[in-house]
Amino acid sequence: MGRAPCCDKANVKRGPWSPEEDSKLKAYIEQHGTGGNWITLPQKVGLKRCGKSCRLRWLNYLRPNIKHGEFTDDEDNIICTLYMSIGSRWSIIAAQLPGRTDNDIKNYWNTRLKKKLLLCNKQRKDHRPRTGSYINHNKLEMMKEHENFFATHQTINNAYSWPSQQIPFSTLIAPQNHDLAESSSANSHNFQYSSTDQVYFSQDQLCQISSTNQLASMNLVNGNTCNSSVMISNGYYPSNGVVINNCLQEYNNYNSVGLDHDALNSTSTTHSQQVDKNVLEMVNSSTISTTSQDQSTSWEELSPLVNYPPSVFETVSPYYVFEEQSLYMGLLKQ
DNA sequence: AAAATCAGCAACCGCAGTGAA
DNA sequence: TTTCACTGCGGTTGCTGATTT
Repeated sequence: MGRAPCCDKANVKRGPWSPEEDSKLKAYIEQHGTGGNWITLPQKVGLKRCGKSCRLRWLNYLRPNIKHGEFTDDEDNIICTLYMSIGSRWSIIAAQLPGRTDNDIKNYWNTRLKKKLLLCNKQRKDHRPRTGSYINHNKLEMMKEHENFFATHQTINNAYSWPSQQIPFSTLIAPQNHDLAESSSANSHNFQYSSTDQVYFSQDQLCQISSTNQLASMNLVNGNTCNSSVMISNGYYPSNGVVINNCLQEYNNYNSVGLDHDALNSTSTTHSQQVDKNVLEMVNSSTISTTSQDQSTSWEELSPLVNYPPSVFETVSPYYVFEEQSLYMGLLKQ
């Protein structure tokens, strides 16, 4: 037996709202407020509409200061930055864009911004081997190494490691505010970091990913063991709240977006740094949702610019990981 | 000029979280 | 502690106008 319907479907009007309905609803709410009860609101207003429909109409269209029309480049950047970090949590993204609704942003992403990114990504791939103009020689070599490496490591049971490079391990991966702590086992670290941790690993030290079917664990190469075991491709999470899936993603995000922790911890920030700060705050304060694991767009397509999920991790070159933030941001302006 | 296809967007659906009873 | 009504959210649908064939 399914859930009881929120209203009598047979007796409510559906479809587009008429100007009369709009004005009725608007006038009522402006005068009386919603009363905290959307279900009974239509009766009070005198509308034959479902309460949910009224709520949606108000939030997405009628309420004051709603901004319609073209998105600015700044807004594009913010949406992309946030999407990279938190996925399709449109309400959180919308909260950073005054006047924009989650529905608006979702539609904009699905119909335009996503395509824009895919197109840019394709153009980059097309140009990459010939020009190499935007990356230095070392990076080209690194890319080649990575591609060779991944070309010869296609099975899921292989262990992987990144080439040696000092990186700060982004605290974005740690939604919970725990200190990096020694666990009861003398040799192991809990995979927990506080929002202020400046934890550095070399990439060699960082981790190897070993997978057995879907069960995976992250092991620090220096002998320490990450205590967290997760069902990677199904989006299960370790008990301490750290999403290993996101660890990988944020590891890559960090490198591709270039989050600057010194800047984040300083009092003066640029606009984009402020956005990053906001992302940190949001991620730190929000609960982990499984929905962010379940993107409608394949990660393979967007991964070079966004994240890649562990389920495809072994098949995706980390090539883009080492590109500059400015390149990514610049794409949006093309 | 008509039909087919595409793109954008408003609205709906159903699930999950929350809080009151 | 359990149940249930309500809200909020993300995914999906379907309508409409624009563009292409």
